[in-house]
Amino acid sequence: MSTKRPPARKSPNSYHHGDLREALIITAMEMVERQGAEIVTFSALAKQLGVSQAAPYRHFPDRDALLTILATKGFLAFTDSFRKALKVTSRKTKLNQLVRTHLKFGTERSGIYRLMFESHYLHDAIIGSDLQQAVDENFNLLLDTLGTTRDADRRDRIAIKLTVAVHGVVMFAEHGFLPPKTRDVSLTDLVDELAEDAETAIADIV
Amino acid sequence: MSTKRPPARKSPNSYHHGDLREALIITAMEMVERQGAEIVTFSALAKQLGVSQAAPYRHFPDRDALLTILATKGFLAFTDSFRKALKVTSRKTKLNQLVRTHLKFGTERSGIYRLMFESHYLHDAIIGSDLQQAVDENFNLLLDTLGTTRDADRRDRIAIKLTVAVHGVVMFAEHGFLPPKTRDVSLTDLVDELAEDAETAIADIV
DNA sequence: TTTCAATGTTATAGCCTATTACATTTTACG
DNA sequence: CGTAAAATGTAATAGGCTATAACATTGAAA
Repeated sequence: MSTKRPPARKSPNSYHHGDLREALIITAMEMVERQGAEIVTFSALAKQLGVSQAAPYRHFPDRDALLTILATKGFLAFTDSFRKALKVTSRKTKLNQLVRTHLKFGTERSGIYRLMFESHYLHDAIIGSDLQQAVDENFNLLLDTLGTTRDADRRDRIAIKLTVAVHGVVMFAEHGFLPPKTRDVSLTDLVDELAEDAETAIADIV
Repeated sequence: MSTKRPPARKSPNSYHHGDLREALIITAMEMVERQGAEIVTFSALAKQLGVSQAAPYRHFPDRDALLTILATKGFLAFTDSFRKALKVTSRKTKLNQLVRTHLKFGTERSGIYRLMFESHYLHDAIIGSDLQQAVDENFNLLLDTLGTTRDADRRDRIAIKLTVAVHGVVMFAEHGFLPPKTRDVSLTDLVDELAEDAETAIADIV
C-alpha cells in the first residue's frame, strides 16, 4: 500500500519529527481506509503522531488539501489495480476482470472509494491536474480492453455506460438499503452481467 | 415542495416559537436544496430562526436525526416525481420518462439527492422503516412500468441494472470530473440509451 | 386554577479549524 | 566553517460546532 516506510524520526531529536508530512499522509490514509474520511481531523492526527495541533498546517494549507492528496493516491491505486487485473490469466474475459476489480475495490476499500467519488472533499484546483489524469488513465484502460471497433463513438458510449453502472452498483451497495428485489442479488453476478451486456454490444460493432 | 406553510409564530409571544420543529425542517430543507447537507448546522438554523442554539435539541435528539427526516422526505418527493412522470402523456415511453425524471431529480436537486444516497448521514434505526418503504415504492413503480414478463426474475434484474446505471450517471455528473470521452456526452442522451437498452432486453422476454 | 409537560434560555465542556507570534533546527552560501 | 534564512515545530487564542445540564416560561389537562 505505502511506497515509503514511516520515517520514524530521523533523529532522537524530539522537536522536529523527521518527516511529518509523509507520516500525516500515511496515518490519514489508514484512518480513511478503516473508518472513512469523516473521522480524519488534524487534531486526531497530531495527537496520534505526538505533535502539536498546529503542526500539520506547516505541511498542508488545510484539511481538504490533505484529503485531496489521499483521493489522488486512491485513484492511482485504483488504476493500478486495473492494470494488475489485466495481467492475470484467467478463464474470464479481461472485461469481466476489470468490472470485478472495480466492484472489489469499491466495496472492500469503501473509505477511500467514497473519498474519491464524493466530490465535496476535493479542491477544485487539484482536480484539474493529477486527479483528472488518474481518472483518464483508468478509463483508457477500459477502452483499450474493449478494443478497436468500426464505430469508435459507440464503443466509448458502451464503456461509459458500463462504468457508470458499476459505479452505481458500488454506491448502492455502500448505501446499504437497495431496492427490495436487489437484496438477494449477488453483486458479483450483477456486474458479471453488466460486462456481458457490454461485450454483446461490442460484438455488434467489431 | 413544502406541504405546510411556515407556521410563523402562532402568538406574538417571543418565548415560544409556535412550531419550531416544522420551521427547523423547512429551513433545513431549503439549506440542503441550495447548498447541500454539509452546511446544515443547528447553530445556523437557530440563528436564522431567532432561537437559542440549544432550542433544536428539544425537537431532535441530534443533527443526524433531522437530516434523516429530510432524507425520508426526499425519497417521498422522489417517488412522487416518478408517479407524476407516469401520468404525463408524451411521445416518449413511460420508461424513458422515468429515467429522465431520475436524472432530472438527481442533478437539479443534487443537495437532497446526495443526502438521500450518501448513507453516512442516516440513522440505521430509521432506515428500516419509512425510508426503506419509500425506496421500495419507488422501485416498484419501475417494475410496474416494465410490465409482466415470462421471466420475472430477469425483468427484476433488468430493472436493477437500469436503476444503478442511472444512479451512476447522476453520481458521476455530480462529481464533476468524468472520464475524458464522457465530457461531451449529453447525460440525457445517455440515460435515454440506457432506457432503450432495457426496453430491448425486456422485449426478449415478454 | 393549579400543576405538569412541553418548549424555551443561559451556561458550559469538549472538539475542531485556523491563525498568530514565537522557538528551534536545518540548510545554504559567503 | 559559521551565520542568516528557510523550514518546521510550539503555545496561545479566537471562533464555530455539538451536546448536555440547570433553570425559566408557557400552555394544556385535570
